[in-house]
Amino acid sequence: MDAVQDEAAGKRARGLDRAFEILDFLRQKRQALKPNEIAAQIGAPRSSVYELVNLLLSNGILEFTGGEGRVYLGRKLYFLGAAYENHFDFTRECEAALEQLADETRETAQFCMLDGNKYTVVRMREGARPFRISTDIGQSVPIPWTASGRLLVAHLSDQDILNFIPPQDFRLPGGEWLEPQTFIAEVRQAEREGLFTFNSIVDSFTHCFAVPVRVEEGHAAATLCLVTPRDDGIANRGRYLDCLKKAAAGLEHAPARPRRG
Amino acid sequence: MDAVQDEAAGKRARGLDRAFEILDFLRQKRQALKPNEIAAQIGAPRSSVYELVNLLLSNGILEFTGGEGRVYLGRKLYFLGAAYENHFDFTRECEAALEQLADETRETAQFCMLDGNKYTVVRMREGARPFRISTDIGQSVPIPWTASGRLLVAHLSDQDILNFIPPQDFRLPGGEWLEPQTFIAEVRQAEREGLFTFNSIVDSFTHCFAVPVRVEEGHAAATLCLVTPRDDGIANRGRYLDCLKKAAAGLEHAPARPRRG
DNA sequence: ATCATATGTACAATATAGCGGACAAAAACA
DNA sequence: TGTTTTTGTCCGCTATATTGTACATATGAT
Repeated sequence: MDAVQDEAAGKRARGLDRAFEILDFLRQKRQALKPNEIAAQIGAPRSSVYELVNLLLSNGILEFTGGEGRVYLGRKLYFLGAAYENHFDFTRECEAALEQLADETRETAQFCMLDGNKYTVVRMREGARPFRISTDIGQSVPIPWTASGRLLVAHLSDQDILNFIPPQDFRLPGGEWLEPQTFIAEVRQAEREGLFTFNSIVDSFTHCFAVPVRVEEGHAAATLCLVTPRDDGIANRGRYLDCLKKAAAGLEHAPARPRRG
Repeated sequence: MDAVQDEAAGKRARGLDRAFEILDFLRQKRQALKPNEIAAQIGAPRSSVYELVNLLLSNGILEFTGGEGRVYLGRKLYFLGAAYENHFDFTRECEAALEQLADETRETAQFCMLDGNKYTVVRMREGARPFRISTDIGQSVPIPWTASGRLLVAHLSDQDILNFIPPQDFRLPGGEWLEPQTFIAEVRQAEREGLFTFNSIVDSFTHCFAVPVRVEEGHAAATLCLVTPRDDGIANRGRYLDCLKKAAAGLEHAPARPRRG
């Protein structure tokens, strides 16, 4: 429920937490690293990291790759992730929805979810424009920086939102401070309207459209987004939103469902 | 390196190992389970399992699903697995190879790897026959039961093979005992010939073809397989093997390579 | 050559994680 | 109704996992 980890300083960390901290760090870096580098960059004791890395290696959770004793995420994680994907079988419908969006709008279409208390792009279909707009799949981005973020936390109470999002994430990439109350007001607006659009605050040339993909309980488990050049986005606003809503409706008809093994 | 886990009885298990034992168990079961059920079925102390499950839940490694407090693999694992897949980008080429095999042979084609000390089908393309032959993706199968198994351990010494494969895995599904020395002889034969084929020992009506997908170091990191009805397989043996070798060669030209993030 | 840094290993101290067992509520069953 | 099984929580004991420190080697800078 909550995302505590380094509650207080000076305490011993639990092996499990450290282990997943290492895995998350490698995912974020997206490259193989030496145990030493990992220890230094996540601020963990070297001896602990060496011990954990060796444990994870022997379990297939990590693998040697890139030489020089560097390690990266291992095959076992792929298998576990595939099992998740197979259970909550959103992949097929998701690709179809992105395909449809790309066809209809020629813009970059994304399927986004929360990863813990961050936002992340799970799948993407690049647009057909000469200058394509794209982002990195799987990178963790502060929730307040994104249009989708407004929708993905809309099921929480105001207080829960503030508890959920790390305070420093309200500091925007340009350095400006986004007042949490302003953000919450936008969340409530997005909730009422069932959509959120704005000129991206991560860059200066894109406009973002986001609509929720709702599950039975009614909250947004994911979002479908379009990322467009500002002028195109504003010119085609109505049509793009219609496309998004249609695609999202298609996804909701075939919601994440268990599948026989 | 080694696959020790429950080396001796009466010892305390390490949290990390227990945790991944739980994850693997859920993957194998392919369904959400209550912590209590998990504890009972993997033979772990209930209090430990409850503690670990709660930890994993709070990390997003496990998720509540299926009601009644049942848990299954979580979204975080999907993200980590996707990062692995993105780094070792075999997916695209792999799908292409399977597509090609399915087109050329109309038989069920599989891409297989080791998962720890078991064999597993990573990706599959079902054949175009009226009665399709298929297996479950991601299920762990004893290495000696499969044609691919002969190739996947061929880089090990005889002794390492015996250390690597759990002794009980030489007990075939029908109950017969496969003499390890016989298995090793078949491994060496497969290594020399660069292929292995046999009438499946898992069922009574299929013939299996396997060829290695080699990486730089020269050992088989994976295999490509065809699973065919026995008569068809024997009738088309030469052609099928040619198709497999061609597809494997295509995969090796684009070996698992890191990709810029 | 000397010094500094990066990398991996070894080990002992102690905070604590894993475990067994007690307890209780709920569900299943008779 | 009473009885048994299932499920989840709580708590104290102690084996041990985490950690700081020291050591060893390789690499690079001056």
